[in-house]
Amino acid sequence: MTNGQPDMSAKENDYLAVHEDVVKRVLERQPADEYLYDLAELFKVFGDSTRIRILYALFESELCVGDLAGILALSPSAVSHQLKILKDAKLVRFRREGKIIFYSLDDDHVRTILSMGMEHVEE
Amino acid sequence: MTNGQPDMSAKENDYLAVHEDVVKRVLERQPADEYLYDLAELFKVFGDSTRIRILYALFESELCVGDLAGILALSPSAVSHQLKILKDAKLVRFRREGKIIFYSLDDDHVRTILSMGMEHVEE
DNA sequence: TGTTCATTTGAACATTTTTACATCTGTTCA
DNA sequence: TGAACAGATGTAAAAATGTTCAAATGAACA
Repeated sequence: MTNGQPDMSAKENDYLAVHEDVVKRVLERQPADEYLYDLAELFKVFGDSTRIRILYALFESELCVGDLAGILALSPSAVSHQLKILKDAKLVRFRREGKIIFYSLDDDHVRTILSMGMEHVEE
Repeated sequence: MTNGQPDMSAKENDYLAVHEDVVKRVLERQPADEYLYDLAELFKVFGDSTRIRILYALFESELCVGDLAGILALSPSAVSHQLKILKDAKLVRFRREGKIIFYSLDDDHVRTILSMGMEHVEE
């Protein structure tokens, strides 16, 4: 029988962390959970092919919902749902002209993020 | 009554595309669907807070599954499942040392993509 | 060889997410 | 005002995803 460390006392979880010192050090440097959560939420928005196609279409020009529906071969309703998600994530913005609402990419982060993704996929 | 374009003849879908010329022009410039699909798949991998936390932890140092489980307060099994997804997406790589397998970030794209996301979230 | 330990794998379950359909809002224009 | 139209929204059904639990793999070492 090993004589050392006999009691497992209270631990944060039941699983054995192999290198406690490493775990502790890394934990101290982690950003706030809320922050990481927001980041995941952002990428989740990019993580759908319909939304990616919308963003790529808007890459070319400002477009209204009807046009996007035509380009994606989807119902205006489906497009509108996805646009709402993109709007909430501040990835697109819009302006109204009479009955028609034109959507466009919100800022250059969007372009940059897409480009980075591209590079990784293309390798 | 407008005299022009009287017949709706055959269209790709049933929904009215408001500006046919614009639709056509944008469509011509869209990347292949398969490509956009891959891109969405990549971002989908980033779009989960557990995986984001794993990536951030690996940002600090190479880690084994047990350590990651400790850091995330998750079971090694759950961590392993997510690592498989990250491996398949070529976002992490690993090396074996005896019984232990150490994971690390695969390339600098990962860091860059995370940084871009950060900037958008922080604004 | 047989045991131990780190990790992986597979199946089941719960949750989230996407799509479709119907309905509603708000603007234009007769 | 009210008909027509662009777009938004709620919700239910369908599809995809994450976590857990149990069992399997595979390397190390007695």
